Amino acid sequence: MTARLLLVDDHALFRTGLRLIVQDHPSVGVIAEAGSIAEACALKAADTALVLLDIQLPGMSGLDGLRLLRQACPVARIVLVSASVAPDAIHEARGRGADGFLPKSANAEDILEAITCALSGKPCFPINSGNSATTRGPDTPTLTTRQLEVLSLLCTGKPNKVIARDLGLSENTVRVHVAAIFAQLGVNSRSAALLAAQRLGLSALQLHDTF
Amino acid sequence: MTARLLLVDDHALFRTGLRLIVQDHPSVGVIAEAGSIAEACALKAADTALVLLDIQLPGMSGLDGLRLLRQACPVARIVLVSASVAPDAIHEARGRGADGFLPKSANAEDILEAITCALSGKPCFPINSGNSATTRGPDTPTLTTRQLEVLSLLCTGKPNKVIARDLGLSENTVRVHVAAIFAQLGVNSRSAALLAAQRLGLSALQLHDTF
DNA sequence: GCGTCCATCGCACAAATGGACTAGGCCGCA
DNA sequence: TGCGGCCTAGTCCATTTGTGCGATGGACGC
Repeated sequence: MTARLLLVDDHALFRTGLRLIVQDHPSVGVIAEAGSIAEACALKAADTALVLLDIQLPGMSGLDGLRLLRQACPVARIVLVSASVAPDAIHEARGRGADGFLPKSANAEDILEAITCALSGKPCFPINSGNSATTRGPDTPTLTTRQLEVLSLLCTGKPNKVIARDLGLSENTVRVHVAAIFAQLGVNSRSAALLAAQRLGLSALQLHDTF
Repeated sequence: MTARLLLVDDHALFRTGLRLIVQDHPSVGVIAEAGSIAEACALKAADTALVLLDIQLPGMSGLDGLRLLRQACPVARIVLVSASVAPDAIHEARGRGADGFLPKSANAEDILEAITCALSGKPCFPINSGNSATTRGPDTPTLTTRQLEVLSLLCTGKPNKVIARDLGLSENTVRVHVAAIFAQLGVNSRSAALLAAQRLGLSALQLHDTF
C-alpha cells in the first residue's frame, strides 16, 4: 500500500530536496507539494496519509496552520519540520496535536524513519533520536523522567539554582539528579553532559506525554 | 571532467536535498558538505570547483564567510543561496565577489542551470539589479585568535586546567580569555558560552596557520 | 615616542560545581 | 510484609569556576 504524501514548505528548493529524499520510501506513493497552508488546504486531498509541514511559513505559523490542515486532512498524520530543536517548539507541536517533529538538522535516514514511524501510527518526536534515528541503541543511557527534566534544563545552560526554581525543587535535589545524569552519561561536568545529551539527542526531550 | 562541489548549510536536511538535486548534473563529481563556514574551511578542499553557500548561517553571515571561504578555496566559484530575494542582498553578494546567487525559491532546474553557468565561469545572478549600500551587522562578535582557540577547546567540555595544558598557558591566562569570551558572547557560564558558540557556528572553528 | 590593544600571569574572593555520605517518603513487586 | 528503586533533602568538603584587580611585555599605528 502506498501512502499519499503532502509536503508543505514555502521554498521550492527545500520541497524538491525533501521529495527526492522521501520518494524512495517504500510506503510512499504520490507526493504532492504546497507552498503555503492555504495552498495545501486547497488541494482538498482528503486521502492524504502524511503531511510534512514546515513550522516556519510566511504569514501563518505552521503551528496555527496545523489546526487548519487537520480540518482539511482529517485522517492525515502531520509531522512538523522545523529549523529549531527548541524543547518549547517540540512541546508546543505535541500539545497542538502534531504526530511528529523533525528538525531540519535531521538527515535522510532520520526522515525516512520518521515517515515509517508516523505512517505506522506512532507519534514520532525526538526522544532518542539524534544523528542516529529513533532506534534506541544498546548503549543508550536510561534516564528517569526527573533526570530528563533536569537534563533538558541543564542543556539550556541554566545553573542548578535556576533549575531548582523552575522545577520547584531544592538545589540539593537538583544536584543529586545532575550527579546521576553524569554517571549515566559517563561525564563529570555540565558542559560534557550537554555535549553528550546533544550527541544522544536527549537535549530536546519533552516529557509531557499526555497521550 | 567532473567538478568537486561543496555544500555549506547548517541544515543537514537541506544539504541532503541539495545534494540529491545537484548530483545528477553531468559536470558534478564529488560532493562535500559542511554545516558551517568553519567546517567548510576545515575541509581544506583546495580543489573544490564550486561552493553553494547558504547566506544565512548561524552567527557568521554567509557574506562574511564568503571572504574566509575564498581564502580556503581560492579557485572555487562561490554561489550564494538565500531564502531572500531582496535586491540588496543580491547586490551585496555581487559586491563581495560572489559568483552567483540562488534564491531558495528556485526549483531544481534553476539550480542545475546556475551550476552550469557558474562552472563555465559566468557570474550567475537573478535579473534583479539593486542599488543600495552595504549594511554590516553589528551583532557579529569579534573574537581574537587566542579567544577562538580557547573557545574551541571550551566547546569540547574541557575544564580550564586542561585547556591551559593543551595550549601551553597558565590557567590564569585561560581564565582571562574565558572571561573575555563570555563578555563578547553575553553569557556568564561555560555551558551558555558553548550553546552560544554552537548557535554562532564558532565551535568547530579551526585556526591552523593557513590563514 | 606615545597610546592602544592583545597576550600573558599573578593574587584574591565569592559563587557554583562535583562528589560522598545519610535519611525519610512513596510506590511497585515478590 | 519486606525489598528495591526513585524522589526528595540535608550536610560536608574539595575543586572549579566566575570575577574582580593589577602588572609586564610585545605589536602596531599615529
